Amino acid sequence: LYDTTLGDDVSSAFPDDELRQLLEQLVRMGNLLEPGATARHDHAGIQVSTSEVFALGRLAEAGAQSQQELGAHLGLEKSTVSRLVAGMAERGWLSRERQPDNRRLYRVALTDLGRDVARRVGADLREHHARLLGGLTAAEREGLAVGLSGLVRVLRDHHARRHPAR
Amino acid sequence: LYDTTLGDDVSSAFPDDELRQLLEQLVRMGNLLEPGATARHDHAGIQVSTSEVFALGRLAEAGAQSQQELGAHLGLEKSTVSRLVAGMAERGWLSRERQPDNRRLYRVALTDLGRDVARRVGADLREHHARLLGGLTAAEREGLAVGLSGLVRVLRDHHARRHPAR
DNA sequence: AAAGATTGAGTTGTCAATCTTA
DNA sequence: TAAGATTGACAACTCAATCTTT
Repeated sequence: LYDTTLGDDVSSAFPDDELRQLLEQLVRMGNLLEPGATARHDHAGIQVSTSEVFALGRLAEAGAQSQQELGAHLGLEKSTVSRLVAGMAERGWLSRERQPDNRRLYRVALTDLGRDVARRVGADLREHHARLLGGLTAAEREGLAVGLSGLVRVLRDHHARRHPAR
Repeated sequence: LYDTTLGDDVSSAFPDDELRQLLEQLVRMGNLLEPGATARHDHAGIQVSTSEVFALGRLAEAGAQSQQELGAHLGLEKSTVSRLVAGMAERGWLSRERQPDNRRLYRVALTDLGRDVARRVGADLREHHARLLGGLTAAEREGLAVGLSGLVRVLRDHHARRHPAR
């Protein structure tokens, strides 16, 4: 007796290893949180990329802003933002006007159409996330809330240390 | 005294919303778990892409296997695996031989050099993750372990439902 | 025909070089 | 010169079409 299955995990023993493995799986599945994050997908019948989803959300929330500001919030390079915003403007979702008092900056803002798209996409996204989170137990939800807030904090610090100018 | 920096985070109300926002931040920071996941980066002085890191890990753990098997485990398209493996073979990290009894399949396996690279990259990765996790409180680590395991499960189900044949 | 792997075209991102306005 | 935005070249994906072997 007394448990013969002692070394049930000889290879990589200590408990932190479980967390590490979870982290790796999370990275691997990262793109699954947003369905097909790499490509365009459908939200409420509208074809959008993941960055467009976040850009719509940010603009709806924070109002008109420069491309730099938008990029900083989205964690994207200014060049990426340039093309992203150009595409969204072409679809009529936002307007780009040079800021009068400093014509180096663009003032990017949602159009009426853009606000409508943002509303519908946002609702669909919230519904999608709610469905995912509904598959968790209460303990898992609580754990996630505590754990993720810590993880986001740590990652933000780490990122700030490596990209001080951003 | 007594901390005047009260309202540092008024944000938005009900608890589920907090989790949703965390999820969104996680998606946005996804690439930060692996430094610069989109491009090549450095592990122990070796230039690797994130997929190469995972491929090295999988091959070191599971031994020789087909490209399909590798792709299934990594969550990558067979076309991506084809190019990934071609690149790693060119660098001398793995061998590709047609499986004798069924020459449609490749048998992909680490070379001696590949095993060495896998060992060094793996050690560096573990160290990196340990450092990140070290920035969490004990409660956050416990919460993460519980919450992430649930999240990974839910995402896997969701993915399986959308891509039945993979 | 079906299964495994490859190739071609398109998307989203990066970094480095350039253009424009201050 | 510097700051904001754009353009060019390249990396890593995906999907669809094709090649090869069974």
